[in-house]
Amino acid sequence: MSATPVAVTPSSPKRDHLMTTAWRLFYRDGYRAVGIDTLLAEAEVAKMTLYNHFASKEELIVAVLERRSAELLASVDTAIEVAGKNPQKRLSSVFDGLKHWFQTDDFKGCAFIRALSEYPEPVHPIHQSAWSHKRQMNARLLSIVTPAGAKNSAQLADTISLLIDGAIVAAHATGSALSADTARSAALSLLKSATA
Amino acid sequence: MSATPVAVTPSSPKRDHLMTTAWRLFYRDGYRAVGIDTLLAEAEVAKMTLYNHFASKEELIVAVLERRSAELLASVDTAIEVAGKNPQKRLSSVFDGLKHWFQTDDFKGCAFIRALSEYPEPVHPIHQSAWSHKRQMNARLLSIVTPAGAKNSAQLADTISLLIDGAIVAAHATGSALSADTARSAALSLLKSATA
DNA sequence: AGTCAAATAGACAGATTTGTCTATTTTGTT
DNA sequence: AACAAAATAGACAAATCTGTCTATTTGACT
Repeated sequence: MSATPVAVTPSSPKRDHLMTTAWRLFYRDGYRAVGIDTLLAEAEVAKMTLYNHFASKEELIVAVLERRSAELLASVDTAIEVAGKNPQKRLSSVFDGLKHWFQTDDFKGCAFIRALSEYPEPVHPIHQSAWSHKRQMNARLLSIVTPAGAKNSAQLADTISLLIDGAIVAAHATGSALSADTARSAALSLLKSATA
Repeated sequence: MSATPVAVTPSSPKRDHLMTTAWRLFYRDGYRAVGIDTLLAEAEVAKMTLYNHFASKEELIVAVLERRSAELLASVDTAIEVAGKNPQKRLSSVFDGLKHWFQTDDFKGCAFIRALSEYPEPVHPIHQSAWSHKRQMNARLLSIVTPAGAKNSAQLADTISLLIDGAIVAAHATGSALSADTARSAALSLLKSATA
């Protein structure tokens, strides 16, 4: 047996720092809007350091999205677990997290929806990476509603996914966090109908 | 009394043609991704013609979005009217239109959500123009569910808006039109609950 | 101290960005 | 045919874009 399995991408302080800064700027202003030079100036990192760690800007964006996805999924997993075993409470905790997020100062919508939007071609790696996150989020919802005994649980999870994405877009557009409550009410109502 | 009231923006063949080409390219590739020169080459129009009709690229984008919004709202109004007076049928017709749209070859999601995504700052004119469309669409939904006697009809219309936007994003990401049916089922189910 | 990899500054390429300006030609209307 | 408005080509500015290359310096480990 070998030692701990190798990480896919070797971790490095500079690489991490670049990704952190890149995330901040991309999320704040947009992927195409932020140029490499701006990022490098903000991160105080040399250009060759970036291109030694990432083959291209595109690859950097994908890396940033995947890290963000992992963080987000972990945070949702934790919230669900903390909420206990009751399916309604578990589901509601997802919308609690959503609402809290909407109220943060630097909230600018969903980085993945915005990535889909800026790279609209479905075959594009960034597009695919973004959707991959949404599919994984859907899996979490399914793991909530299936044990609740909901009939057609897959469709219910899909519906809740629609509500969540719609709520994020609405919150971004309006600056209001109310859409989280709207989506929560609908989700709980649909769950109730599906378990009746 | 004067003759017919003046149009806010004088109609012109060149202006129209520019907007048509701009719409096609912006929707296909993205607002930031399409440069002025690309647009002019595709439209076979001189640069000064563009800048005689529009003060800036930003103004052109807003004009394109507003025209598209007017077209879309008119098409929804027609669909609702054709569907008759029954609220369920009216609501369902909206999702028929959605599904049909998802199946078109050049479908690339919602131009307005994508505009919100590319111009994430809420004070930005493009951002505001995009959200203005969503509010007007919400008004149509409200005009469907209110006469149905739904309690809390405003919240119901909001919820259906969330479902629609979520469905558009999902259809764009997956290339599947199934999200239209998922959203329709949920919308009808919620309408039923609200009128029980 | 010596070695080797990593990070640095900075020039450079070549293309592209939005927008302005001029001088000419086309078009539509009396 | 004469006039005026609209559209044209094309140069130009000044900035920005991603990515490459070189030569030098830094930092860590033995």
